[in-house]
Amino acid sequence: MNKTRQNIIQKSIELFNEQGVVNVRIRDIADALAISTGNLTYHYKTKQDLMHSVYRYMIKTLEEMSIGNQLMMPGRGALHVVRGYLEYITKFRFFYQDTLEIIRAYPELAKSHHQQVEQEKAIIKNLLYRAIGKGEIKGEAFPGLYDSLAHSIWMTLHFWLTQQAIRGEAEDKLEKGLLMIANLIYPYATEQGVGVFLKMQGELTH
Amino acid sequence: MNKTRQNIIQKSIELFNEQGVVNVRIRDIADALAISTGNLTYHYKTKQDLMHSVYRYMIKTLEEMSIGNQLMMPGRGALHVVRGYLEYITKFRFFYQDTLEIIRAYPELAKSHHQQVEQEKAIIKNLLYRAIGKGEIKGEAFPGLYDSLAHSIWMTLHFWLTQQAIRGEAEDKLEKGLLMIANLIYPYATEQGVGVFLKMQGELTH
DNA sequence: GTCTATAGAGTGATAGAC
DNA sequence: GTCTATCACTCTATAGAC
Repeated sequence: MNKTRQNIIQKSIELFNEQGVVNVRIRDIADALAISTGNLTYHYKTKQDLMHSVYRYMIKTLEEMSIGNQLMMPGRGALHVVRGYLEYITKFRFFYQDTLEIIRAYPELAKSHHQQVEQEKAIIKNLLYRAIGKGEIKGEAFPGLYDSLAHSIWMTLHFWLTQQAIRGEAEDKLEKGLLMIANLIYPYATEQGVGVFLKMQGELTH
Repeated sequence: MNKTRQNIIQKSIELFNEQGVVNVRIRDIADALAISTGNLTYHYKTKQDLMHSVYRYMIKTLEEMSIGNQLMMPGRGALHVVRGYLEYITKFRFFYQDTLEIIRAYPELAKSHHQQVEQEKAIIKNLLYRAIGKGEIKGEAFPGLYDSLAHSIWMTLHFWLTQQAIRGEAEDKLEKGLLMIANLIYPYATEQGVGVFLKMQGELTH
């Protein structure tokens, strides 16, 4: 991938994040890069082509974060993984804020994103079961409860920035998102786990 | 408000729900009603005018539901209020699915919606405190916990249909939303409250 | 109030020179 | 690879007849 193509992808993400995907025209991206629209459409024949490349870049970035590997790292807690996700979502917030709009306009991305979501939920469930194993949270009180909890955590992550934007809140409160997720888990903490939780809460509220 | 204006509002909501606000053109609404676009723009000079009227209708409908009054009704549980909200959201799902898009395109609606959101959250907190009073859930373990819980419940309500659409799930699972909210509250249930919860869960899973 | 016809503004995509 | 110029299309909004 040459320099121009890279620049286009980067600038697209930047503008998408600022203005939303539909409000960014091919011409805006070209102008921001001080190139012509003819040049841009030489590299990406259609806006759909561009979107697909942006999406691929997004997935590649996630893979490089290799959540899975962090998961296996001893000594790094679940909080660290969750924080990584929130940072990722912030970096590609255009996608999380406009997901529906995007998959309506580019339906080919929908299927790919469905898989993405299921993976994310699986990782969260994994983290929960590991926390049970480590004695940080209690066993599942009845079947489906931790499925439901994982779903709630996933929703909180996915819609965190969206709800901020809807409520007209500033976009700099990553810690509040973490705290909310911590609070979802808190009631399931064992006595040992409560200690971990309170320490975490102390860190988050300062 | 005459018949034509009413028809336009109703059909707009119908089409918005099906296709998303930006994908519905003035012409589509006129065609669906078998009237001319000239006629439609005679009644609503701009699309913005139309949106504002649709929004007013939406708020009016919510007021008529008078959540507040149901709240005061003895014998009708919180579950009933939550179900009412989910039904309302389903009826105006275009707004909940495209909230950001809408308030970006029609910024005057943003402020009104901010107030709306704060009211919703206040109602939820109220329900939680009433549940404490009735001995159904425990007292707040530390300050801010039930604020956080109320926020989680609000997010679940607001984004329920959005996450269904994103995940490519069918739109007929109102009970799953209720169950998820019930599960958010479950760990705070008192021994008395657990009974209520299990009964509710039984109803929801059949 | 309702219609037809069309102006006018915006935007994605293309053609052809350099 | 990059540019300028422009086509072709979509959609909102308006004008004027009935």
